[in-house]
Amino acid sequence: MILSDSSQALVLHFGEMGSRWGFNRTVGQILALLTIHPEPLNADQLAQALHISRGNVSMGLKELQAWRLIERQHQPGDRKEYFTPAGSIWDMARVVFEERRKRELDPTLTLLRQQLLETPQTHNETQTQEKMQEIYDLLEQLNTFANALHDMNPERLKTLMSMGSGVSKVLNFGAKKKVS
Amino acid sequence: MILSDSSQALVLHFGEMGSRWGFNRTVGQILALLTIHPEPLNADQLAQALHISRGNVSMGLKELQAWRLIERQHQPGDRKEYFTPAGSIWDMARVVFEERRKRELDPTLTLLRQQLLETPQTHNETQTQEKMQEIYDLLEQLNTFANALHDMNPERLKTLMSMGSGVSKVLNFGAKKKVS
DNA sequence: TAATACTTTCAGAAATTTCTGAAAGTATTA
DNA sequence: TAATACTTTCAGAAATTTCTGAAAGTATTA
Repeated sequence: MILSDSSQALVLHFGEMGSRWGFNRTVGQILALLTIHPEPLNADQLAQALHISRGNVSMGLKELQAWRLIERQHQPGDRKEYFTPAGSIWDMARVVFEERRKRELDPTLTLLRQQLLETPQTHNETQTQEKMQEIYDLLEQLNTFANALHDMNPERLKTLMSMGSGVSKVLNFGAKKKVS
Repeated sequence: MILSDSSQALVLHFGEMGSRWGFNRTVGQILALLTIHPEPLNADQLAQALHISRGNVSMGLKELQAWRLIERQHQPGDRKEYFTPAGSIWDMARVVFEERRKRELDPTLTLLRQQLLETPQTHNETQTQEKMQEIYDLLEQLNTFANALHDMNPERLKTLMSMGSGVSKVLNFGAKKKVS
């Protein structure tokens, strides 16, 4: 397995971006390679192509399966396990989006909800709670919005995204309609 | 400077979440403390309250200023520099959102644009380019959408978010309108 | 100008994350 | 059942990130 310059560049880049997107370098590289490679790949092929140890590949694949981004496949007559992306690019984006929503918003919402149940004992604590309420309201609304996006079917989502700046206009109309 | 249990909990939590949101533990803690504390704080107060070194506070403050999340202030008759959040909670969310869009999408869009300019030499490379085009289209649309959100004024954004699941309905209307 | 009161920098230490590769585990074939 | 062909686990090594605190830098006051 030898990668073209172009594939190589993409794989390395996804490795670097991995940590920004929620996984580590190796996981990013494995995901990129499985995504652009037309055929399913096995763990040995991945280790060889990416120059990483067999054990590391195993851990990376485990994580990508936990994210539900890749799937195991068996090739007839071959005892090895092969892997492919679990869906289209759009499906993968939705999975990453939802997982990140969970990791980045849910824990904080839970904490704030707890803190807001406490009865403030001093003037200072009252002020603190007011700030927390503000943060809570913001995150709660972000969360609702993210869920609304996530619950759309891919087609509608695609349409929405492709509207680009037209979104603002449409939303404005919607808002007025809602208010009136 | 002694923190209430409630403030303490929030500060520690923001420290833990920091890395998910794009900064490190200390930076997260400093931001949380400045946000919920009603008065501006100086570097010594932050170091003491968070039990971290003075140098670390200095680096954290520098980073938060680079993000434009906090501002320096001077108290009359005091030589120390004091810090407060640079805007409302909503302003801060917008800044973080935009910064993350830049860091998480722009570099990949740039790379893909470059790769797509190359002329594929083999059948394999053609297939790879097709995949890259798919990824590019998705990220490009995500990017346009993120920009549309970002360019809205906070009021409209707030209205939109508060519509919750109603968003889907309104967007659907918009989509139909666009298509017809 | 010198002394004072602050802030910033940065080399190395500490903490954390990632990775390797040998050993253990599992499933298939002979 | 034993041998073979794979996969997973995990202790410790390597790499990376974060943090400390002393030294250097800067601005204000005497």
